[in-house]
Amino acid sequence: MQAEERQKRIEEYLQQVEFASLEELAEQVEASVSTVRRDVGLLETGGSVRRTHGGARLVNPRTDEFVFNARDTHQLAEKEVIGRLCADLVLPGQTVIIDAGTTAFHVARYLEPKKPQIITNSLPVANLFASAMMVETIVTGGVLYPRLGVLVGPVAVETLGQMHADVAIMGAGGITGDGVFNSHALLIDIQRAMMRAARKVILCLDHTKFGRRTVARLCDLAEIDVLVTDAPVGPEIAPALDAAGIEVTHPRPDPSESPLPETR
Amino acid sequence: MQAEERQKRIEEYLQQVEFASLEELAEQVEASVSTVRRDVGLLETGGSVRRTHGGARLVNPRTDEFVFNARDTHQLAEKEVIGRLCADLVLPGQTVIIDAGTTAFHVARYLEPKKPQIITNSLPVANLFASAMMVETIVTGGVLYPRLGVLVGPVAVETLGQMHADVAIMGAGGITGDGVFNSHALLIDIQRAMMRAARKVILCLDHTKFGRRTVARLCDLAEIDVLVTDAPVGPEIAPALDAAGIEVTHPRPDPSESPLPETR
DNA sequence: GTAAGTTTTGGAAGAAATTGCAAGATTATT
DNA sequence: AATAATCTTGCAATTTCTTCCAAAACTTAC
Repeated sequence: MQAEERQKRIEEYLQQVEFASLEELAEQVEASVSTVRRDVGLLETGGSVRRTHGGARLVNPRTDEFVFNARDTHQLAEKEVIGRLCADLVLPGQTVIIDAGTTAFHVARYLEPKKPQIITNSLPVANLFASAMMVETIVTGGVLYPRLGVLVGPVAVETLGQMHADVAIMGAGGITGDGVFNSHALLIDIQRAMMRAARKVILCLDHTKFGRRTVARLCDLAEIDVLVTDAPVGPEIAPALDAAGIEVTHPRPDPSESPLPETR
Repeated sequence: MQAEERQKRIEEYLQQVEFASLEELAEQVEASVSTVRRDVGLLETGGSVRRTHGGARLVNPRTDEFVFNARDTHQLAEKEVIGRLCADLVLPGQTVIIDAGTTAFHVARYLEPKKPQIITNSLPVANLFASAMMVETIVTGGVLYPRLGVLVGPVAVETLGQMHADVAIMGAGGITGDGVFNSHALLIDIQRAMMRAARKVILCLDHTKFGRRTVARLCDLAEIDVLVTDAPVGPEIAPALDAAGIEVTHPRPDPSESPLPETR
């Protein structure tokens, strides 16, 4: 392979992973570590890449990761668990509506192998699938709500009104015996449209949301088909869930940590 | 085979693969490595190809205007210049339609101080404004085209049909006296809808697009109001632009910078 | 049609560059 | 401080480049 081609491939690979060890790069471009080291040195002179001990890193790391990552850190582990669990409920090739919000986002991360058709109003979710060739993604239009990366407004609701899906994967701010709640009133219309458009509604909530009631009421418990969560539900809402006929899914309390495939 | 035909075939082959070893080229054109080496040397004088150790590379690799390779775009410096220049043409508070594509993206980067209202079908552009509180961003719905991060399809066209804007900032794959061209046929409908929805159409093109014609024809020159570019237009299209009444904007040639910025 | 002159082509020998490796120096980790 | 990993430097092997030359192809003149 030509030196310039090799260098370009190194740069391209780094744009995907942001950081890589020399050994990793050497394997990628099928050259020795020495050669890669020299190449990275040249690229560094060019300014696009910076050398580090044992590897190289992109100077301008991709900025496309999302704002809400800060908020994302809350209950991260729980949301990962919920994400895996909920993705298991989706059958290959199904049409899936994905709500905005961090919990639904983590479900989306595990959805790619199912080759689903995605409908979403969440920019982060759309970004997730922007490079996935096997997933058809439909984005609702709408006004972009700053910080959250959610598309809102009548256009979004209208677009969803024309869609039909197998499953809607929803997040929420809280749940009590009286219903499901969300903290952003202006998302309510859209979430209701999502639930109307789907045959089956899956609500994903971590255990901290149990018994919590926030400003805006989203829907009755009866409209939820499945609740996916990370811990067994407490006695304060379990009867209400039962009465509403909601199927509850949570990881079996196995102390030996079921060894599911890791994040990437 | 004629020498000229051989050189043309070498160039065409490089258009496809971007890099090739001399041996590879020799096999392609059925000539000896020595001859190919000489040919590549001549092509290098012509400027379209550059010699490398052991091979050759295309100087202007198929600059697919719409593929976002994360951060790195071809003619980055030129596009930054165009971005600044074009953003100056937007008045504070105007409603601006922004095309997908890398050039329009760079315009968007300079638009935030104008506190505009943005309408776009480009995910990268939407991401850009996702955290900007002072910019109202409307995203058209549509099917997400992988790799390009563009929303396409009837939903996108329909949404744009209901919008009205002061300015449309468009990119394209090429321009000749016969009109404006784009490399992706499926974007044409949307771009036309954008141009219909806007009172004023600004086309942003770097100089490498002059005289270039790609698969799909977007529109007549007459439909363009302003052309923003990075270098004076050559005599091959200047008369046509004049005849179409297009106002051309480019940075005034700074005499302190006679040597053109190098390839990268 | 042939002969002389010019250009182009393919190849060879020495020069130059690239590559991969190893030994000693440097940096990170425990 | 000790150990492991990585970096620098120098070097040999390989590949590629330059330059030159002879053969082939093409032009031009007769």
